[in-house]
Parts: sequence; structure tokens; C-alpha cells
Amino acid sequence: MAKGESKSYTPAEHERRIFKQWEDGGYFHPMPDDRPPEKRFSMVIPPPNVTGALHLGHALNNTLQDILIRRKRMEGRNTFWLVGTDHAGIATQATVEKHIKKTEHKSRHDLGDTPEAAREEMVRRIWAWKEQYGGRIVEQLKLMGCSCDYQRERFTLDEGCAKAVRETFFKMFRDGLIYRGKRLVNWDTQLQTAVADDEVYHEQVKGHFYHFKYPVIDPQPGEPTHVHIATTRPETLLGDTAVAIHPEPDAALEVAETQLQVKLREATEKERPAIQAQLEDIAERKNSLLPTLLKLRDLARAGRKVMLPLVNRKIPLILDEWADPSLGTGCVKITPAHDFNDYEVGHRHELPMVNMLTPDGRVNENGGPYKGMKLADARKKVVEDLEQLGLVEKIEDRLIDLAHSDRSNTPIEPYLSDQWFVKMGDLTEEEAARVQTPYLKESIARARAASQRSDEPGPSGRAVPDSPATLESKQKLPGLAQIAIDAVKRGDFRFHPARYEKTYLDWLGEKRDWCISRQLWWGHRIPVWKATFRNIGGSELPSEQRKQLRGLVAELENSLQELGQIAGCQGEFFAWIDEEASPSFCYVCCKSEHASNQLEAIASGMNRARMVAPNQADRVVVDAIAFDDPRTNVTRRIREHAREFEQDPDVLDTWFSSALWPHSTLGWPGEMSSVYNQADADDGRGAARPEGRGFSSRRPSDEPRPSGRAAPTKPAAPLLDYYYPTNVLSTAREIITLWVARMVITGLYNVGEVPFRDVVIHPVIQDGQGRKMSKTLGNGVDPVDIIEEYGADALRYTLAELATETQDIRLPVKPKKLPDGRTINVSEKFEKGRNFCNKLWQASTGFVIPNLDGYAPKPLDPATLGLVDRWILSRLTACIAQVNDALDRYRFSEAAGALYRFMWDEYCSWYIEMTKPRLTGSERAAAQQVLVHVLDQLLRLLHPVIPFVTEAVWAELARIAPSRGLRELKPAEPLLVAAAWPTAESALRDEAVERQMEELQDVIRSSRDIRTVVNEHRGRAKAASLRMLPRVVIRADGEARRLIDGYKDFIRPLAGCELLEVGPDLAKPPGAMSRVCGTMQIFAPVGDLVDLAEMRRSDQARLDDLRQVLAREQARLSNDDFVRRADPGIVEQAKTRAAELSSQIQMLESSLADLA
RNA sequence: GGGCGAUUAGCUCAAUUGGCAGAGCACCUCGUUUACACCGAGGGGGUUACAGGUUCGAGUCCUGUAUCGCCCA
Repeated sequence: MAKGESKSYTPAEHERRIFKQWEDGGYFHPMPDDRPPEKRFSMVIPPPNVTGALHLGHALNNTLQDILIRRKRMEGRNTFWLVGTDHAGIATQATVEKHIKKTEHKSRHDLGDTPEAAREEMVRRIWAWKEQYGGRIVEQLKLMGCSCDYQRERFTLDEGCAKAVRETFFKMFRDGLIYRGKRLVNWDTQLQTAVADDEVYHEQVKGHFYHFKYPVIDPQPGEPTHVHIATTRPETLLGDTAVAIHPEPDAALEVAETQLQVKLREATEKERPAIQAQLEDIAERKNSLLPTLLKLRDLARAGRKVMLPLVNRKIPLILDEWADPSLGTGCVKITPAHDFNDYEVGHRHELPMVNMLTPDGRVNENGGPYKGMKLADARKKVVEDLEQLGLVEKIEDRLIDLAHSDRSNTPIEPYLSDQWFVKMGDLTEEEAARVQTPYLKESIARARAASQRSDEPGPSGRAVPDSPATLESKQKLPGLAQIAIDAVKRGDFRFHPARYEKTYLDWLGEKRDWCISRQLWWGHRIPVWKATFRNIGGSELPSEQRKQLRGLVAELENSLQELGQIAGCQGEFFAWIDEEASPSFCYVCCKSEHASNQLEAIASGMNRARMVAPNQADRVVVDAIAFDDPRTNVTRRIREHAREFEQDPDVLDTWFSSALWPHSTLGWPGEMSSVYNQADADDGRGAARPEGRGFSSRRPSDEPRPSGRAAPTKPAAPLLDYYYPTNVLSTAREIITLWVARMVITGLYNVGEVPFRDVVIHPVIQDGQGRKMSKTLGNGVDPVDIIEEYGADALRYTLAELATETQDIRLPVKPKKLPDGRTINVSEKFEKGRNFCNKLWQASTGFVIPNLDGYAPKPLDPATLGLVDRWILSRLTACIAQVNDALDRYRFSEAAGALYRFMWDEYCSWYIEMTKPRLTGSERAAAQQVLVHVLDQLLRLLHPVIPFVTEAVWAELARIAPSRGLRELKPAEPLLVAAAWPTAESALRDEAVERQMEELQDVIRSSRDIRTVVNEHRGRAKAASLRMLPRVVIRADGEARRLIDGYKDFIRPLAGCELLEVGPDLAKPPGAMSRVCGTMQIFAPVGDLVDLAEMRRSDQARLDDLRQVLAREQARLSNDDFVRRADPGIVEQAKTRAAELSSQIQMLESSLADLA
């Protein structure tokens, strides 16, 4: 670029080209090598939803990760950042379903003639959708400059993940950690699936509060004839199995009253009326309601029942504290199958659970005459019918907090259904005995050993051998939640900021079982087959038959193992029966898809067309032996035991595969050389093999794998071996529970080691009003828009600077209309990033590079350099240390701030400015060399944050200054992405030089200040403003004098004065304004330039300020306590300061005196 | 209901072990000077939400209140 020609930095001209250079250079695609563990660095990306797009939160998170990994790469580590996407079960399926509904007016069930065909077609459609939109995420990451290994991109539904999912499921199933149970779940009647709590949102809707009466059966004289209940969901009456009354309504009311009175005493004026009203309500209840409640309580004690109207079922009155006498009617209808609280009550009282709902939201056969009606219709009809019977007391309007499905926006119904769960809680001895997985098994053994030790009285004497607590703790053996709790308590990994450890521990401490089944089609299908026995059934099982049943399961299991042996999937079947719950069938879990295919073949009646063997050799084996070979008869025997095989239709919760992400993506299940769980690998024995097709939601178009038998042992997993555990996981706090905790669990369980060392929780970006960014509010910012408007580096810099340790950050958003008519959301905040990049670009390509004519670096000793050079080297050293320290502590904002201040304030505003005059003199060569060296180091430091512009400048600089350094000259690396990270050379830090520089800066600033004040007044007087003060006189002595004298020539242009005089006892010129810098006094004669009376006012104000500060300091010093008790250093500081101030005040006073 | 966080300049946020409350934007004045107007020089702007307490000294530690937000029920 020609000198004098200036051009702003234009990101679009550089970014794509530079990114391609990085990728082509293979810098993001590492290979395991011989670097030791401390010279490696790995991360896995939190996989975004494959059909979604990156939002600003992703941009923030990925910026932070990229900063970390780029620095580590420059430090010479072997760095690996795994990238990929999540199949996001329900979100993706719902999106595609919505799309099909809109374009074809079909539901997913209409996509095929048979349910199976519809399912296959739907899955095909989702895959097609994924192909179309799934690439978007990766594209966006590349636009941002993220240095992920794009060649190793993964997907939670790919083969490797499928394999890991099956392996994990199988192990957990075998260990007894996965079970099937009836539970109340959030049911989405539209999508017909259970949805997780985090997929539910609550909204206030207008509804009614219905008051009904249920008749008491055979009321005696004096007894109530009815119980009064109130509900917002009348139709659930059909599923009522009890009515609850508080066991001590009188006492409960007393307690409530006392509490309110206490509250009233402490209440503010504003709160009083509400509390008063509540108190009156209780008093009223004591009169009117309590007598009835007491009678009902007695009826309940006597085991009396009420008649449930409409369906005419006799249901008991029960005593339970859930019925609060200070609320509603004091009695509560109990519908255990359709209400979460009632469910708990139902369990406490062992009530029957009557489900009255079909999966699509209609009344089922338990609803008698209402069968087949939609819930809304049933509600109307139930109320009408009760009216007819005279059982409706009143109907009130009321706002109801109603749960809605995030995915379909329909109201959630609590629904009792069969689901698969992972057991998270502690284990009993019996349960622990089933565990074979090494890590868990050893944890159990350790806990057992520890509890035995604690039987002996400890040093605290607190462990009493026979106390109930000890007995209880002895029985508690660690389950999955506990091992993850222990890991963080041991310090196996750390949260940043540390406070989030509490979130993690609190959640895990609840040890709530994890519902892993989803009634969806998009996901990993649950690898379990239900085998229904012949000739066995009924829930009441005589002991004789029970024995027979066990024999049957054992035989089935044996036959299956035999089949496994023949078909090459030995040890890959596991049969389990819950005799109590399901005596007519057992579950068979398949470890591989190949094993599952064997069952499928048997299930489909030996339909050979459906057989899928991994290769021809297997096909022959299976055909020949499993079906026809009279020597074994194994399939015949299996079919003799089981009347029917049916694969579980559900898929797994997406988080199940996400939980495995850090190890499944690195090649688990495969063998590590330093493997922890060798035993487990042996246990798997059998032939692990590449799978034929994706196990679940399989892609019909998938090519069969090349044939050929796999090695007889588990494949090696070099990535796992080399990169696991990863170093850092960076994510948002809302998924500490959903994801982080579960990754720790599976990492320990499967690999025997936590998946990461540091968990970085970044803040949430909100809009300017503190609201979440969302589509509905239209306040979201698209990172791609920001990249187009300001450049990727601007986006990254701004986000990095925002990333403090707080939990929310606000980003004021405003819409902007583009020339093409689109309106996008932008934020002025990004201008700071853009300006920052431009400043760097201008300084480098506009000043440094054009001034390098004759650049000829030679080894030099920094100690021989002048003040300015030594100063910038000292500041550079400080900056390197600050950035290192900040990044080591994951303080991204601090690092960004340190870089900003160094680049802008120190390098540009001072160093470059002070270097300008030196470029013409004898210092030219050294100035050029230091100028280049500091820029070189600065580019390296900035690269992780703003990789594009730094790489662009790097290339420009290399053309004219390929060799750089101070003591030692080195050729610049070809690309900055792989250049060495700077080291802070403590020898270059020179605080004396920094202090001297501060004095110079002070003098310069004072002079500029005078000039500005003068110009302001000249402006008002309509006089032309001055670029330079004609004369500045500095009264200085000793060190200060020598300093100023030595640098006079470049102080003058910076200070903006034409003539500069320095001396120990220079006379104050007449009509001069003055400033004080340390021990120096600065005078600028301005009598000819401006009205002195005005100047006097300006100086007077300054003097007053100083006097105030001095007064404060003196007050402090005259306080005995301060002088006696404060840190001596602090007192000394205050004394010095006071002395300085008073001498400065004196100087100013004297100069002010003759300014008139 | 439980937990966590925030409240500092008009806005968005810093402030290390308690020791002189700062930055960017916006605003005001001046300036197109030889890298940069996406710029430079200078300036104004603060009862650190409120009420107590500990301390020689509190934005910082403790207690309480208010408001806002998030997470979990």
C-alpha cells in the first residue's frame, strides 16, 4: 500500500481466504504423536442442535473455546477440538413434523401404510432434513473462525455414537441400573410422547375453579352427607381413587394462624391488608369449615368411603397432610395417575392408579360413558352431568398456571405410562451385587471398606458403631449419582466460576432417577426386545410356576448365548425378568445391532429377507445354523420359549447420547493402551465388529459397510487414549444438570475417568432490558449478521470482553434495515470490536509497515535501548503476564481488556507517537526493530481473540520484516495460527523506566491540557484555535530535569508546544498558566492569547480540587486510630501524598497570585 | 417454595488480600497534524439500590429490606 493512502480494515476481503489457509494447512486436524499428556490439549464442543442455527450464546461459547485452544496450539501443544452436532430428538422431529403438516397436511402416521412403514418414511424425511440444514452449523463455526477439527466431525446419531449408546445401555441394563417402571410423566398429547421437565414451560391461562360434592356412603345422623372438593380439572374425576382430609385440621389451622400473626407483626404497611385478610379467612374457616372437617376426619379414621359420582365407584376417605385445611374446601380429590402431587399421595396410601387417558388425549375405557371424548369435551360433559345430579356447588373464574409443551405448545397432561429409567440413587447390597462394571464396582468396594473403617471410633469420637445413622450409611453403596458427586469433591475436575459446583452437587444430591425413554421415532432406539412366554401369564403367580418361570428365563438366556456364539455375537444378549411386575414376559437387551438383527429375524418368522448380517460370511453362518442346522435347533428352541419377540418402540432421550459425547466421539468403546477397564473389555469378549447400519432411526440409503470380518478384539481407540480426559468443557449454566453431570457419570462408568478437568460456565446474553433472547420476542442477534456487519473478529472481541464471571450479560439490541430490505438485529457493542480491529490494522499497515524502509534488524541488547523502547518492552512483558494469568483463570474479559489497553493506549497512543520523531534520527534502526518486535508479539497475543485480522497483518508484515527479534533474530513463522506464543521475559520488566515514562506523560498531558483550556476560551472569543502553545517552561531539578532535558525533542510535538525550556530555577513568565507534575512546575505564558481573568478561574478550580483532596488526607492522618492501627505502608503512603499535595498547592497558589 | 446472581456515571460493565471508585459508548469543547473521524486532544458526569452492623478505614465483609433476572421444584 502506498504511503499516505489509507483504507479501513474490511473483514470480508480477508476472512474466507485466511480460513482456507488454516484448514488447508491441516492446523486443526492433529494426529496423536509422542508429546506427553501435559503437551496435549483437547476439548469437545457442546453439540448444537443439528437442524438449528447458531445463536449469540453459541457464538460466545465457541469464541471462548477457540481462544483457549488457539493459545494452546501456539504454546506448542497437540490440540484437538472435536466438533459435531446433536440430533436433538424431539426438537428435530417436531420441526420436521410441523413442516410436513404445513406442506402436505399429513401427520407422521400418515406417511406409510403400516405403522412400521410410516416410521421408516418419517425417519427418512428427518435424515433428508438433516442433510439439508445440518451443514449450517459447521458453516457458521467456520465463519466465526473456530479452529475445530472439521475432518472429524461427529453427530450424536452416527455409527460411533450408536455403538457407544448400545454398549452403555447394555452394561447398565446388565448391571441392573436400567429398569422399566410406571411413572407419571409430562405427556404431550400432540406429539404423543413424554417430554422432559426442561421441555415444558408454564403459562397463566384463564380457567375455572369448580366446587363439587361427592356423596358420603351411608351417612349416619349428624354426619356430613357430602364431602366438598374443588378442582380446576373436572374430567380427572374419572380417575379419582380417594378423597384426602388433613389428619389434624384443627392443629393445622392453628399453626397457619400463628405463622400469619408472626408475619403480620413484621409486615410492612403495604403487606398488612393481605395478611389481615388471610387471618380473617382462617378465623372464618375455624367457625364454618372446621367442624365438618373434624367429622370427616373421624369418618376417614373409621375407614368410611364416598361415592365417586358419574362412574359410581366407592373410594376411600384418607388422611394426608397434602389436604390443607386453610386452602379451598379443605378436602382434596386424589387422582394419582394424573397429578404429580396426588401421585405422591397415592404412593403413600397405596391407592390404585386409575389412568383415564389415551395417548392422544382422549378418555379411555376407565372413563365409562365418557370413553372416546376429547378431554375438553369430557370436561364440559362431566360438569353438565354433575349439574344434573345437583352436585355442583359453584364455579369460579381463576387464573391457572398451566404447563405447556415447548415443542407443540399444547397443554401437558400428567400421564401414567411405562418408561425406561436409569437408576441414579444409592444401591442396596443386592443391587450392588449385580454390578460388573469395574469403576462402579470398585467404588462400591471402597465405600464398603470405608464404612467398615468408620465402625471403629474415629478421632472425633463421633462414629458410634450402632447408631442408626451408621447402620444406614453402611447400607448405602454408591450409585451413579454418588460417583459423580465424589469426583468433584475429590477435585477430579473444577468449575469456573467455582460457585457452580453447588448447582451440580445440589442436583446430583437429589439422586432422581433419569427417565430415558421417549415415544419418538428420531433417535437411538432402545435396544431391548420383549419376549413373551408361551403358556405363562397372569399376575398372581403360584410359587410352582414361579420356579418354572426362572427355569424358562435361564433356558432362553442359554439358547440366546448359543445363538450368539453361532452368529458371532457372543455375550451380546442379556435377558432379565421382573417376576413381580411382569411374570408373562422378559426383556432381552442386545449389545450390538447384529445381535438385535438375530432377534428381529426370529421375530419376523425367519423371514430371510429381513436378515441383516454385517457381511456375507455371517449371513451364511446364520442361514445355515440358526435356521436349518439340525445339530443345534437353537432358533427352534428359542421360539419354543418365547411366543413373541417385540422390539421396544421407544427411542432414548437425546441426552443419553450427549452424555457419552466426550468418550464416544473419541472412539469409545475401543481399547485404550492405558486402559482402566481392561476387565470389562475382556468381559465383552466376542467379536466386536463394524456395524452394518445405524442401529436406530437408520438411514435407509446407507451403503452397507465393506465386508470382511472385524478383528476379534475391540478396535484400538487412539484418540481416546491420547486425548481423554479432555482439558476443558465450556458451556452454559442451564445444562450443568442436564448434561455436565451426566457426562461425568458416564465418563466414570464407561472409561473410569472424568471427561474433563475444567468446566467453564459462561454467562447468558440477554437483551438490553434483561430479557432472554428469543424468536418470539424478536430480540435475538444472529452471529452471521454481526459477522457481515462488523466482521468475525469484531464479534469475537466484543463477546470475549463481555465474558466476565457474572451470570448474565446485557447486550442492548436495535434493529437495522439493510439496503436489500432485510431487517436485522445489531448492537452498538460490536462497534468496539470493529474499531479495535481497525485500529490494529491502521497502526500496522498504515504506520509500522510503511516506515520500515531499510529495516535491518541485528541482535541487540535491550539494556542499550532508549527510554521509550525499554518502556514499551516493559509494558509488553506486563501485558503478556496479564493475558497468561487471565486466560489461565478463564477470565476472558480481563484478557481482552489487557490487550485492548496495551494495543490502543500504550502501543498506539504513546509508543508509536513517541517513535515518529525518532524514525528520522540516529535511533531509526533500533526504533524500527522494536516497533516490529512489539507488533510481532502483540499479533501473537491477539491472535486467539481476533484471529483473522492478526493473520492478515502477519502476512503483510512478513513481506518487509521476515526476520524479527531483539537479542536473537528469528524468521517469522509462515502463518500466525501456528506461531509460538510469547513468553514474558521478566528481565525486560523495568519499573523505574515505567515511572520515568509516567513523568513524561504527565508533563505532556499537562501541556495539552493548558492548550485545550486556552483553545476553549479562544473559541468563545471567536479566535482561531492554536495547534501549538508558543512556549512552555518547566521548572525542574535533578532527575526530573535530566529526564525532560533528554527527551525535549519529542516531548515538544506530543505536548504541542513550539519552544520548551527546562531548568532548576527558571523564572515564571508573566501571564502564565501553570500545572504541577510531581515536583515539576509547568508554565505556559498565554497572556497574548486569551483573557487572563478567565484563565485564573480555571486554575482556581483546579486548586480548589487539590485542597479538598489534601484536607481528606490530613483528616485521615490526624486520626490516631488510623496512624496506630492501619498498615504502616498505607500510613506512609498517606503522609507522602499529603506532603506532595501541600507542596503542589503552594506552587499553584504562588503562580495563581500573579496570573492577573 | 429452595438455590444462585445482579443492583456502581445517561447506557453497558470493571474495580486484585478491605486502603486515592475506573473503562467503552453516549454527551460537551477543540481538532481533518504525516497510520487511523471506525481517529486525536481535553472535559463534565457518582450519596456505589436502601437500612443497620463490623472496622482506623467498606463498592468490597456481616445482617436485613427492596427491585430485577436465572436455575431447580
